[in-house]
Amino acid sequence: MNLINQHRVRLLQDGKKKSGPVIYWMSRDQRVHDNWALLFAQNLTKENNSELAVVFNLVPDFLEATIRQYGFMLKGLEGVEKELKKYHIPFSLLQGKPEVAISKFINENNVSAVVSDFDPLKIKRIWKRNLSKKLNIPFYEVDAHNIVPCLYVSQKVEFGAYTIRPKIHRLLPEFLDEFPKIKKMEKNTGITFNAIQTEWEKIRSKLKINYSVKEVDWIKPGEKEAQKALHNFIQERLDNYDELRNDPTKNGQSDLSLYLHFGQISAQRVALEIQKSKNHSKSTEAFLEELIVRKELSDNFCYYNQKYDSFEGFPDWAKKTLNDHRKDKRDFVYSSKQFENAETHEVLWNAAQKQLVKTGKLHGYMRMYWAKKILEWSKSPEEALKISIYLNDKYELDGRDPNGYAGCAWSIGGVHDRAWTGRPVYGKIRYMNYNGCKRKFDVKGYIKMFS
DNA sequence: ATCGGCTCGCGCAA
DNA sequence: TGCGCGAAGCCGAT
Repeated sequence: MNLINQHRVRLLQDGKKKSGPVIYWMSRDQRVHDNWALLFAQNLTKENNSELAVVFNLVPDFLEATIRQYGFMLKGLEGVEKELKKYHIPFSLLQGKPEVAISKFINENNVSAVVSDFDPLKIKRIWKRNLSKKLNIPFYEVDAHNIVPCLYVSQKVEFGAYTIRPKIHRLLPEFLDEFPKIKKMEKNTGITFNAIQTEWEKIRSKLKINYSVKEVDWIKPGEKEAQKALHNFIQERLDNYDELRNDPTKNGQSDLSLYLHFGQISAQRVALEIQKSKNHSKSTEAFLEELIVRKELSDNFCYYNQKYDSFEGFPDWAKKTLNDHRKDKRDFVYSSKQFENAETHEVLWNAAQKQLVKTGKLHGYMRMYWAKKILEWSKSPEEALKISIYLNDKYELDGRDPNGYAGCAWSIGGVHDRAWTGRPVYGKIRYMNYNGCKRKFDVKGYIKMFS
């Protein structure tokens, strides 16, 4: 009966078994279909023939967040509410501190069990810990984001892609399976949830967030749009992925990372569809490597290295070499504001910053270059990391993602990388420069696109 | 165009 | 204990 691999599931907090509705506290995986956490919650309802509800908790004063990110997320959630209705599953949008808002909901509705999804970030773990303390019912966590569950594939910080890769590949046959379908719940069973009637527009306008970073219109939010984007990518761009993905002047990337970040599509669904496309090329291989290995490595980094957003989280060789070069003369030193306003001496870097600010998505290759230069032109590696994370989280639509933290740490702190020839400022951290860009793509064309 | 060296440390073979 | 090799590179020699 239970079709869900138990290695995806962890009991965060045990409690009294009782009857009453089961809730899925949706957080990282904001979709109805292909969602192991929702499926697990639905399975739990079968034991007592209980009802099922989905709640999402909005933290309304996430100060560094912007309407660009919240707007995208809220529109996606609006779709979730609509889609859930087809399955007779009520959806509630709660607001406030999770341990307050969710425990209130639990008490008011006599909830019998809580299910949430997995997230390696510190803040999410704190939320769960605080909620656990207030509960006396079972509280489960299901890894609905990774194909091979993060906690199962490895129990320690992995040193690089090459150390986690064999572990993932060994387990893929067990975990890369087809999803069961979500089932319709019984209608009108008597219990009515006092769900907040979701007035999306009103909620949108009353958040205590940054409204100055504007929403973007080149990508449409939501689970349905994500599916379209996936099929569009498979049909139009997968074949040339390997050749074009590192050229920021070409439309060669999948553009799925934003949907993946908000959980509007599942990585497992993407992998399954790519496999079904029967296109076993170098491109498929390269894409699956990024989708699976690199993404799971980021989760591993953030979960097992709680210093994932600070200098302290860098590997020893990198800390040593950066320390040795602390006093090196910098040719240019810019402040956070100067970086933010794209006011460096280098037109290429400024174009990258403008792409980030304008579109909410800096091209993958340029993201590396962009962060490397922040290291080169900041007064210290700590400052560089701080600036890159600040700008990434503020302007990237998928800011605050483990991929972002891992990316900044890779660029500035040698995380998951190796030592290279020493040079000023960088020490043995891998160096990238303008000439490399010139070798790889039409720099002038790129600059033209974003200035 | 292509190649080796740069340089560190993990994981595995022995 | 030794050895191969790694998330995206750079540079100079050929």
